[in-house]
Amino acid sequence: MDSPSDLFGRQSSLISPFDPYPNPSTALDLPRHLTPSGGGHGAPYPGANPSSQPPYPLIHHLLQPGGAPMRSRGQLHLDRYNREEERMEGEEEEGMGGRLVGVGGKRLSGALVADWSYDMMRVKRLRLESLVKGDGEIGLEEKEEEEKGRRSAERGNREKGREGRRKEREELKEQLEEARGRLKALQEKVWKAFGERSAQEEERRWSGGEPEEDDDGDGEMYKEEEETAEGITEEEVEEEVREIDDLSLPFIPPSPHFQGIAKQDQKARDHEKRSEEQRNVNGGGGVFLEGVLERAAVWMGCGVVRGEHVGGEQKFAQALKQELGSAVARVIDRVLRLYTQNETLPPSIHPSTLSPGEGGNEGGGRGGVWAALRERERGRGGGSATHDQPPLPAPPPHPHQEQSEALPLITRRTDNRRNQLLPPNNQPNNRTKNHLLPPHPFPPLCQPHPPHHHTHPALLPPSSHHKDSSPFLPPTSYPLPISLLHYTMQQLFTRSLSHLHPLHKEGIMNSDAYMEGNPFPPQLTPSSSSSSHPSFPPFAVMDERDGGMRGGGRDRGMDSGMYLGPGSAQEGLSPCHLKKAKLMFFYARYPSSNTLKTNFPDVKFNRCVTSQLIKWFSNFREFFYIQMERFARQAARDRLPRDGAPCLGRDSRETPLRLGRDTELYRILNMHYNKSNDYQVPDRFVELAELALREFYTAIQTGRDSDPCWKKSIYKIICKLDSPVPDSFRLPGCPMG
DNA sequence: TAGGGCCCTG
DNA sequence: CAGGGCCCTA
Repeated sequence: MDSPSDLFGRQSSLISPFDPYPNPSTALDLPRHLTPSGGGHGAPYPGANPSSQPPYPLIHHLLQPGGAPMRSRGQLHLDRYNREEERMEGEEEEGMGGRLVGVGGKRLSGALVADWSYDMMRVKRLRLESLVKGDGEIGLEEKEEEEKGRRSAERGNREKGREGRRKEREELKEQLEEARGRLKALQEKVWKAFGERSAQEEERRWSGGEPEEDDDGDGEMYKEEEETAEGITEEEVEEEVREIDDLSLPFIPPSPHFQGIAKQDQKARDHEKRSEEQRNVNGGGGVFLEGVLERAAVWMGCGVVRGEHVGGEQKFAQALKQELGSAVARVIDRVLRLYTQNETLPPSIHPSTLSPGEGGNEGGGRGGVWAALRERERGRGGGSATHDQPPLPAPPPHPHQEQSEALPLITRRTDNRRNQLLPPNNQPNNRTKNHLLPPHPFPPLCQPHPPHHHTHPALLPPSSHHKDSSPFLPPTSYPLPISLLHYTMQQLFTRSLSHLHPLHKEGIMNSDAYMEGNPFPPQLTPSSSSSSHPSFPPFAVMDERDGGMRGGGRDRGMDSGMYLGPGSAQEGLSPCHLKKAKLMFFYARYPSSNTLKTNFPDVKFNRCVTSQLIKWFSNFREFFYIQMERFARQAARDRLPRDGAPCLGRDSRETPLRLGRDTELYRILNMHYNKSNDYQVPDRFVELAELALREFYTAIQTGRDSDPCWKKSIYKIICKLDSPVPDSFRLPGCPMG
């Protein structure tokens, strides 16, 4: 888990903010890595090589609100000053024939030299600060020039005695002091915000001795920050400026705080004292920055303030994502509560389990679904050593226990079972859809499909074919958080869409996870259990006029997993309704609206639902006729019996084709209308299909197919051959054959 | 004119 | 499987 403090701490461990980058190319290249986009906030530093100007958009964003006034005055003046200085330097370079500034100039008085030297340092510092806040760009060449200029000024060989210049310096001094004060206040705010956020961790850092990950001087930085808040002496300014110059750190602002970073290796502070000071800071500071972006900015800002520019953007992005993620997780939880309170969601996704207690996603915003997703992603990607836990052959928990753990499991760190379910790079490619299903304590009333369809046999318990034997997914196939979230959102969407167009709902419900083989449709509620429904006898005797009742062992009368009981007819159609409609097609190719209403008692019919059902049957017919024509044409072309359909021989006058149950055409039809193959195709349908095939064949043989309306006659024949739909279809749920 | 069906397309 | 266009019919 990437807590903010973790991010903070890791920054210093991953980043070497004090790398002096003695190699100019390194110093130039590194900042560009920070902002691949190039950045370009503000005007380039005057005189600097644009290609070597590392932008600092992050600190710019961080400091701009509070530092805007400072920039509005001091920054502009400094820019002007810098430009003036550049101009002067250029002039002097022309005169001197070299780049060194002030070398060989008029001698100044000692006091003036010292004053100028001091001013130069302060101006430099201010310039660097301004760069960080505003343009945030500085080049190494510029840095070198500055260093040379400083040395030359210290030697007093430069003539800088003009009166106007002096006035300007004084003016700049005042501005500098003002800017310093504002910077100090801003830094206090930033650090207070940070300290308030992670006071405990910082306390641990300070008082617990060595930092956990970063032993490169975080504490020193804090110390330096406190010094900043307390105020600094001019000697420190000088010293720090000198240090940063020596370190050739062109991008480290020379403020006392920034410079403290650079000298952290040289100072050994008393940890107890720091702890006290930190406590004071934390205690006295209010929360200055609230909100996701602000906090993320603070984290990043801290990193930048500490000179950790390398990878700063990534850290910022991480922080941002983390906060956004936690916010989204909180929203999800709240929405779940709003939508599912006192409702009959499967317990596995009930809000109480989604966010156990208030500690889940509330407040901290570090747990919850989103955190689980992050955890999972982390674990999936190979994960760290701490997350790589061997798969546990632990016995599956009780279903209720599992469901109660379903979401606490999410909020936990990497979970054993999760690893077991999803070993990194060891997942079965054809992970069945059942993996996407949430745990459910209630048996899916929809008959699970035979293993050979979508579910690996190993994933189905041997008893899965028996209605009273809890045909659940094996515990090892319990869902993953991502799936659970998906399922949860589907639930929410389904509920939200319950007032919308059923056709639209269907589009959602037709999503992969809810199609074939999903025993947990969105509409499923515990009360829909067949055994609990008064009008739904679990051992209902089916009407077996034509088909049905197949594999006598299966005494389950109804595949009702998708259905609510009467009185709670649902709006819209479920995938199981589709399945049932397909089975109905075995009997009725052209069902009337009344027939549909009769056989879908658990559906609240309206115009849209009726139209959808009619459309379904239209599609069924289309597929049916397409197959008939296809095989008829094939037979006519070959003039041979196809796919095992025996030629009727000589005594067959005009119908050489037969449709046996062992033919390819039959297999295709059965696969389409009875995909799970758990319903015995009625003989009457086979006969009808055979008749249709013959009609198509003869029409093709006789050349009637040249008529654009040649199929209509066949349609007329077929539509008259509808059979009565068995009574078993009048009950809610899918009839079992 | 609304409902239903076919056809085509995505 | 859904959507839309077109046609037919009661």
